[in-house]
Amino acid sequence: MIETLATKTGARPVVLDLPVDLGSSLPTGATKLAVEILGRRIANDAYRPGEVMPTEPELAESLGVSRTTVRDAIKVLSGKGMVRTARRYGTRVRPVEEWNLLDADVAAWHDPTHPRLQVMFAETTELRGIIEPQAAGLAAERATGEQIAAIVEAAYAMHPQSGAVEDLFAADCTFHATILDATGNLLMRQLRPIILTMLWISYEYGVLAKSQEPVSRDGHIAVAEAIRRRDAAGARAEMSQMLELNRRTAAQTMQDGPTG
Amino acid sequence: MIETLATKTGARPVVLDLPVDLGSSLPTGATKLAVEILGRRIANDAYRPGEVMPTEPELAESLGVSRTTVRDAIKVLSGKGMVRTARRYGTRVRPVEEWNLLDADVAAWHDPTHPRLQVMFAETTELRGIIEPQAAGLAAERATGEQIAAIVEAAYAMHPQSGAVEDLFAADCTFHATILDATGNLLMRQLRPIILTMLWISYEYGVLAKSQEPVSRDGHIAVAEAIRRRDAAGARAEMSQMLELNRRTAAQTMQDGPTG
DNA sequence: CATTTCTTTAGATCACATGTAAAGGCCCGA
DNA sequence: TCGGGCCTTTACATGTGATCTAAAGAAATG
Repeated sequence: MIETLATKTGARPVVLDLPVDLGSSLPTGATKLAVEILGRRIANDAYRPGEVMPTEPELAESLGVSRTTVRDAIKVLSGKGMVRTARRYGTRVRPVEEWNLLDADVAAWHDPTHPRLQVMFAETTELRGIIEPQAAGLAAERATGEQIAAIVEAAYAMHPQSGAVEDLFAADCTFHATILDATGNLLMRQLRPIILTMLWISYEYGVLAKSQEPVSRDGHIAVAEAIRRRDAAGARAEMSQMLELNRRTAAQTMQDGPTG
Repeated sequence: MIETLATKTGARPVVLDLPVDLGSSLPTGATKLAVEILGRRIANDAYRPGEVMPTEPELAESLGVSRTTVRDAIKVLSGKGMVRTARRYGTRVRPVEEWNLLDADVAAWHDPTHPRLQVMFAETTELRGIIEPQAAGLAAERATGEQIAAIVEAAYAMHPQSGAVEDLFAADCTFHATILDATGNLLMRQLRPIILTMLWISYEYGVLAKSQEPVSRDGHIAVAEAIRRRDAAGARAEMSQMLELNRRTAAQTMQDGPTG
């Protein structure tokens, strides 16, 4: 059954594991698989917004699971804003604007070649350009000693030559996630999933592999050092600059498609 | 049963209806009520983080619904990051940091006197101070004619003397929501729920009732006019100023507690 | 005898099956 | 055009077995 389900999802192999918990909180087992299958289908336009999905018995039949499991799966998707259900109305895909795009799963379910993913990447980049510099500024003012240490360590750990891509990626995740945490603002923390997911996507696209690393590492270090010396304005400026550089590199690289 | 459930939720009467759909996408009927009851209990510390909630049969018994309904409700709460379930582990409340605080329900479930609500209000205000000025700037560059018209109309509609608080509130919601939409960035739109919810809370606290209206209206108009003349820098500055004023008024007012 | 480690068991959710209730469109007739 | 029955589809209820984990208990060890 695993093979069957894996085939049905069309899941590509996951290259990198996120070093931090995104709080996905999905169920495990059959329901999780059903959620992924249906989520991927919706994300990749197998069912389009406004369209009525097959009925519960039909989905149960075609997925080889019980109606209960289908219902549970649909409920999860409903919680992410992807579908709406009602009696006699059926289960319909909601317009993309209603989707919980900050959810890591929703982004990750898209095929790497899906145009929407690039749109989302661009929009995330725009949002990051607004949020992260200010977050770095707040972190410079409020970060605890431990947080500063973690940020600095992560920045210096980004040796492109020294290790595997996984280590770079882990350090990058820690860097950005810790800065968001260090603002002490829990709402900032809510942006972690989408930021880390986009980070993951950009790694999959090989953004970091294309000779950007030394510059990127210097940028990270500049931000970290500004935070260490409690220089809010400096942290903001350095983060801005780093993100702009990253944006340009990403825009160039993503045209070529994924390398993973 | 309605009475019973209403009593059990401890729900306070809702004073204002949001003029826009927050996309709550909660199920309707018994499950919705069960979600609200349990959600309110968790939000108001009836069950504390780390604590094990009653078992499914116990909750079904005490709520007067079936196990299925309880399970569905818990699944919704799980999707909002408020609880985690596992076999033998029980259903436990997750730490507040994991909660989906951008979710309108999570915020709205808090009792008006709950200290966390004031923290969330402060954090939302901080986030708004970062996001909304930039959003106004983007809106100035990208808004469609219709959106500009809606923003301008909403701003001028904020006549404090002319009508009921409901109308003011509706105009305020339209104003902020449309600006976020006008950025054309779907991720910005995801911030609508929490912003509108906090707007709602501030109205409940009577922030607008305390002689702030004329100034606030002028601020809204200034932003709207800047957007109309495609003055991004002006829109940013005016929005910044307006939010800062709002922040100060809110901080002062919320000490007195809700008026509704 | 105290302490650590291993094993067992109880208890809770998960997954599934199936049946009934209710609600919301759809169609037909007036 | 509008109103009232159908009929489809999800919502809710209940029962059963499987599975997993945390904690209690047993055994081995210092």
